[in-house]
Amino acid sequence: MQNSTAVYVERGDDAILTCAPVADDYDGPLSQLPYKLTDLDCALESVARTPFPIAIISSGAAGLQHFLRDGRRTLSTIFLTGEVLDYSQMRGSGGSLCRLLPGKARLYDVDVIEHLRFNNPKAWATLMAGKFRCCSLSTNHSVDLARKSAVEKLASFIFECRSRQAECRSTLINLILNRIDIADYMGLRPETLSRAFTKLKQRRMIACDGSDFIHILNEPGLRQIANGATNECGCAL
Amino acid sequence: MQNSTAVYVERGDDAILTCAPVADDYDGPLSQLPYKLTDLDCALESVARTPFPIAIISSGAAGLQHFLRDGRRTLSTIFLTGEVLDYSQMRGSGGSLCRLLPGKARLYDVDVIEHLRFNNPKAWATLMAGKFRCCSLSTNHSVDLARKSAVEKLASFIFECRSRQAECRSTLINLILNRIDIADYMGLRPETLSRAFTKLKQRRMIACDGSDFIHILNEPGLRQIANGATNECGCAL
DNA sequence: CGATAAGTTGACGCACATCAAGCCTAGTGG
DNA sequence: CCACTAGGCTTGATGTGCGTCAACTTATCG
Repeated sequence: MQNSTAVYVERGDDAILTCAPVADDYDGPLSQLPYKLTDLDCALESVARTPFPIAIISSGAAGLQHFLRDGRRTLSTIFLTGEVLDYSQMRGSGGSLCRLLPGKARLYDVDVIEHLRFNNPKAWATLMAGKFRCCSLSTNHSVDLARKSAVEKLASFIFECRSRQAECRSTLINLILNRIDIADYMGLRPETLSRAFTKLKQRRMIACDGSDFIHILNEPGLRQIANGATNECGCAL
Repeated sequence: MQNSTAVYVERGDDAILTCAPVADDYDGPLSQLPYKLTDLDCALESVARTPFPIAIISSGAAGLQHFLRDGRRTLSTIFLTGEVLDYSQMRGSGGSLCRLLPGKARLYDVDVIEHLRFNNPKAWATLMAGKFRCCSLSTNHSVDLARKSAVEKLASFIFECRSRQAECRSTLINLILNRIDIADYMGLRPETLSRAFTKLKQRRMIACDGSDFIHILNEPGLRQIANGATNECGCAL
C-alpha cells in the first residue's frame, strides 16, 4: 500500500499549484487517516454514489466527460495521480466520471472527512487546497480552449502535464493520456492533434521516441508558442 | 445600502447552482457581518492586493481577463451581481481582474473571514459554496468552449446568463455584458457572435428589441441547440 | 495469421477569423 | 438647432485552420 499526499509547490514560470505523490514514509496531514484502497473503476463508482464523495488518485487517471446530443465528447476535467477527486461540486454539471487509465484510488469515508473539519485543520486544509487547485486548473484550461490554435493548445497541454507531475523541471514529459483523450480534453480532433505533434517535431520543439514520453528540445520556444506569441518566433503557426 | 446573500437553488433542466440577490431584510448567514461597500474599481484593486481577498458583487460585473502575447484576449471567469469573488486561488493564473460593468462590491476584512471559519459555520458554508460554485461554472464553461459551434455557444451563454440571474424561469433575459465581453468569454470574435445572434433570430429562437434584453421564443429548441443537437431540429447550424 | 484498435497522413469542404465598410446611438461643440 | 465625431454593433467579401472522411501503418492479442 502506498502512502501519498498532496504537496503544493509554487512554481516559477507559471506559478501553478502542483500536487506531487510523496514517499511511503511521508507523515503528512492526510497520511494518518483511515482509507480504503480500491480499483479505480470501483472508486469512481462509489464516488459518484456517496453523498460526500472524496477520493485521492493513487495511480492511473480519471476524467469528467460530457457528451453533446450528437455524440461529441469533451473531457472537462482530468484527475491525475496524487490529485484530489471531489465529485460533490460536479454533480450538477451533467458530466460523468470515467477511468482514463487503469489504477487505484484511496477512498475516504464521509464521517472521516466531516470529522476532519474541526478536529484536524491541517488535513482539512490539504483537502481544500486540492479542491481549489482543481478550480485554478479549470480557469487555466478555459484560457487554453478559448482562443488558442491547435499547436498552441498542444504546447499548453505539454506544460500542464509537466506541472502536474512530480518532476517539474524535467524536459522528459509523460503525456499520460492517449491521443483521443488529449484531443477531447483540448477541444480538438485526434487527427488535428496528430498534425500539431508533427508541426512541433518539424520545428524542433519536441521529440517523440514512440513511447508515451516526449522530450522538450526548445523549452523557451515551446513556452512562447503556448503563450500565443505567433510572430515572435519569426514563423507563422 | 443593499443586503444580499448567496442563495443556492437546484434547477430542473441543467441543475446548476445559482446564486440570487435577496431582499434587504433577509437575515441570512452573511448579512450580520461587517463589510465595506465600495466602488467596483476600488474593490477589484484591493481584492488583488489583500492576502485573503473576498468580495461580493453588489451591482455591476467583473471578470478575470487573460492576454496572449499577440494581444488575443480571453475572459476566463465572470463575476455577476450577488456572486462571491475570491481572488486567492486565481492569483497564479496569470489573469487580471477587470471591471466589465460599473457597480459596487462588499469587501470583507481578512480577520472577519478568518474568524468565520470556526465561529460562524453557516456564514463560512455560504462563502465556501460561492467559491465552489465558481469551480462548477468553470467546468461547464470548458464544455461550452471545447467543441461547440458559435451558435451553440451563444445558446449556452443565454442559458448561463439566465441561471445566474434572479428570475430563473423568465424568458426575458438580460445578457448583462456587451458584445465584446461576451465574445471574449465564449472564445469568439464579435463579428462571429453578431452573426450567431442573427441566425438565432432568423430561426425564431430569440428576439431582440434593441436593448440589452433578449426574449426567448422557443426555449426547448434553444436548449437543444445549446446541447449540441444539430440534427434533431431538422436543420443544420 | 487475421482481427481489432490506436495513431498517422492526405484530400477536401466548411465554419470561423480577418479585413473592410456601413449603420446607429450618444456625446460634444459651434 | 445642426454638424461632427467616436464607439458599439452589424453586414459583406475573402482566406485559412480545423473538422471530416478515407486510406494506410503499426501494435497488440487470440
